[in-house]
Amino acid sequence: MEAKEILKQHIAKTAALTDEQFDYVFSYFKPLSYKKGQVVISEGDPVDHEYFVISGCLKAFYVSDEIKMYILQFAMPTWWTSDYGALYNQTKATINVDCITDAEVLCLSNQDREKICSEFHQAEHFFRWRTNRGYLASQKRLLSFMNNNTRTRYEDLLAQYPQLYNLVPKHLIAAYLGVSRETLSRLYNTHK
Amino acid sequence: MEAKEILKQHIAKTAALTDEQFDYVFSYFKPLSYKKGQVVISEGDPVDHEYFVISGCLKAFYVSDEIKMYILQFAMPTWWTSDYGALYNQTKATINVDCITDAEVLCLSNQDREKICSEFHQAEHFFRWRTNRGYLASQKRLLSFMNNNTRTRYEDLLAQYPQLYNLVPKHLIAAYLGVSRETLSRLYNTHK
DNA sequence: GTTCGAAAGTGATCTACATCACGTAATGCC
DNA sequence: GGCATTACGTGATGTAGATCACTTTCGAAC
Repeated sequence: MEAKEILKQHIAKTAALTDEQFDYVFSYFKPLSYKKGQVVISEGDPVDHEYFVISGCLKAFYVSDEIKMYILQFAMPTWWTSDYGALYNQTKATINVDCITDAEVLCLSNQDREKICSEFHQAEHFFRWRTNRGYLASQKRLLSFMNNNTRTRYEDLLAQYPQLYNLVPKHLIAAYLGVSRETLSRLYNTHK
Repeated sequence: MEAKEILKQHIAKTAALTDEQFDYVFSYFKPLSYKKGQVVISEGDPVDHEYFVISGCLKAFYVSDEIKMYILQFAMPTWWTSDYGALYNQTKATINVDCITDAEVLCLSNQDREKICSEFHQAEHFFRWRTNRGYLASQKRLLSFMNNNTRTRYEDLLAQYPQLYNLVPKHLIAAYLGVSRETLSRLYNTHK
């Protein structure tokens, strides 16, 4: 399925746009292809776009003290990613985004999103619900962080996204779980 | 300032409603008064409303194993609170909400919010931005959890909300930080 | 195939925090 | 006022996970 159709079906789940309206909305999206390892957003950059993933896997991450990496999100197909803090507040990026695998994305500027939202009530509706889902996911993850130990969080992650196990290196999974790679390694090599 | 004016100014920051439109929107909000300790949402309840805080302080929290409490949010004036997972998905509450102090709130049903959003594009705009801010705050807190130690998180919390120190008991602050009350106690009684 | 850098496994040690246990101060209630 | 309940302080001990150091495996480039 091509990018346009993927986005169309994604939006159709929460908002009713006519074909003409969708075509118009789609005209603001720019398709981009990235190679594995390519950087999309780098700390310190101005951030003007958000990205809708068509294929591949990206990661959004924060780096503290130029050493430790914390992964906020693995962005899989039909997910959106960016440094939303910087995007909405028009500040420099504090979050990095790069590609774990080759990836195709659709790119939308902050300005164009706001334009579309003001022109179509249904587009505003869509973006409200999209953010909503993100908010609930983030809250759920926060709770899981406070309440569960590393083993449980690891098992939950793989239960929800089994493909991650083979798709991304283990040290990135550790960076998502917020533990050291050594701890993660010991975790799945000692039974129970 | 009365409740109506507080909500009006709150909305006016992100959405342009005429006085007539606001009056109509406001007619869907129901003012409620709670006493300290009163329960607003209890685990297992159906959740049909969200709450805009006018005065006082509420907490939204999860209880695991009927023992440990984790506070997701201290809801202060002009904040919104509810079990949003249950509210949007029309499921039973897994989050509890109750009052730390006497409180006045404005109460809005899920159904009425959606009605208002579909009737006024600007209302949809407002709720998109509200959720957006919540999403960014949640993400920021998640990062702080992964990256900072307890002392730093405690200091950040008090720097952001100094009034909390005298307003809420220390064991609730511990439940927000995700540490035991003993650890928090030792933290601010040993210097550095 | 050989080489090299990144990823991953593993042992030893250290530390922040949990948990348990108990004592004390503050607060509400009859 | 007296009593109970809740909040808070503090010591002793246990443990999950961090950190450091080193080895092994793997995958990509030549």
